Amino acid sequence: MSAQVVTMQDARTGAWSQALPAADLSSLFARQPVEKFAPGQSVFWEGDEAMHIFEVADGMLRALRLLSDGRRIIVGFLQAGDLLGVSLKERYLYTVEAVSPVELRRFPRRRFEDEVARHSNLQQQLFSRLRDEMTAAQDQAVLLSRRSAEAKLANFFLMMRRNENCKRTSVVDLPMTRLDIADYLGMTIETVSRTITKLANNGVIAIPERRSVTVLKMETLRSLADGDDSEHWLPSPMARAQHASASA
Amino acid sequence: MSAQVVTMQDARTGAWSQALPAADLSSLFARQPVEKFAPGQSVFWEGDEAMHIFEVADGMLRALRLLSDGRRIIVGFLQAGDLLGVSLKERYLYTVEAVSPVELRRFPRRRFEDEVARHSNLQQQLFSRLRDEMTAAQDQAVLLSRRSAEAKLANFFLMMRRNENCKRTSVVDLPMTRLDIADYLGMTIETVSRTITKLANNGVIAIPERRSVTVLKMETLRSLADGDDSEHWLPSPMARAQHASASA
DNA sequence: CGTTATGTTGACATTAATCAAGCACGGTGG
DNA sequence: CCACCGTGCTTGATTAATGTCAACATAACG
Repeated sequence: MSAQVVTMQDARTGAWSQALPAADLSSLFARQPVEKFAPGQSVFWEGDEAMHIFEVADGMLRALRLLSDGRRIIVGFLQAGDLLGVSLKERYLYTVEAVSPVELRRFPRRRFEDEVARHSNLQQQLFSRLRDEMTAAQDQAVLLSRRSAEAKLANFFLMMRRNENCKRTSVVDLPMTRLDIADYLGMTIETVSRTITKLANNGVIAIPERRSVTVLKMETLRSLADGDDSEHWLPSPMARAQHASASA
Repeated sequence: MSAQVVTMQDARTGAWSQALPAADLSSLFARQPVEKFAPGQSVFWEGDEAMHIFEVADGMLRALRLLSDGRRIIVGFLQAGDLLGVSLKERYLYTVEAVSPVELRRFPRRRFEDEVARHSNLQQQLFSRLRDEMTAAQDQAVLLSRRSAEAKLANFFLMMRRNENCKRTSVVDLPMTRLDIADYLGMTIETVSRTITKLANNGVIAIPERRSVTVLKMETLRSLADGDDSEHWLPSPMARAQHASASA
């Protein structure tokens, strides 16, 4: 619980007293009130002045960018434990919207930066988060690079499974719509639908509900995802344990 | 080696002694010997233990990842002023090879981290670099997302032009091969070649040499790149300038 | 020079986008 | 409770774009 209390003084830099929990980044958010967002609701918009950092307490969100021709590109999905807005530079780089009902905690950006600057352990964690976000962005680029629809979706399922709280179940939750998946993988909803159907027909997966799939043949799925970036995660299982969960 | 803390005043006047002053990131590298790499030569490999951080003094490099099916994905091109290895986590995330003749300066990673931890201004700069790398990775994802070959190449030329030191010239240098471009844009060399030819036939560009193009109709090129992420790049030239000088 | 990398062009095959129709589920109101 | 409707999803037919295979051209290099 909140054993230690941070007394926040004047907004001037270096004004507050000791009393720093700061065991980790999450503790900064722990005392902030929870805000709720309904599916479809926006947390902030691309180009907005970045006033706050958010921590996802529950639910799933999508981060997206709109192109001038109206197309929508989803650059990531965010889940409990992820931070929103760490990669900002004055303005948010993307719009964030709730996919499922979401609970967030908000922290003022300036205070966040002050706290981080003050505590080297927080810095370490923030760097680590940024690096994770970086690799996630790069992994998406790899995923989008000239791969078949089948390979993309196989990859996507494996990715979503990794995000499940580290459990080994073969059920993959998909709170997002087919359109979200399509805009994330750079294809159309029709192709997403057809490919999922095909995987189901081949017995690789089953589709008990619309918003979830069950992996029946994990090894087949892995081989379909072939040329996967998963080999980058294998050598460092310890790196992941340091964080609550994977980033966007 | 223990770094000595130097007052900012001294550092900014440029009148520092032998002790590493660390006014900005580049100054860490300034006293390191220059290492040369011939085209095609590797600086380090994906998965290597990350022992050093590098600063590019001259030339162009490509950062790439190899997929298990043998395909090659170029995740970025690096030029003078860029850092190599900042986004590492114990091991390098990608292989880096020289495209043109390259000059680098090397700095031990441990000492680099010590220095950064010691100086908050260096931290700021490092965060800024990471964020830039982040947005670049995300921009690549946007670029790869379901865009026509024409749009991808138009974007690529604009991107490469931005990197040129003086951006008013319409000549775009392309030190890399067509295969490099193809592996960066997620298409085949044939399509790259055909599309470039098409742009030349339409009078949008001219191809005086194999490794450079001249933009004849800038506005047409921009509109072809339409739905572009260019609006996100606009602040970028300033970000580069910020790195050069640590002034806020 | 002759040999090899690199780049261009052509013919053809294949994938995924587009256009179009219909289905399934959930919510709403009668 | 059921008819209705809208949204999200699936499926089919067709087309356009790009990948593939192959031949050739040009530049680079010893």
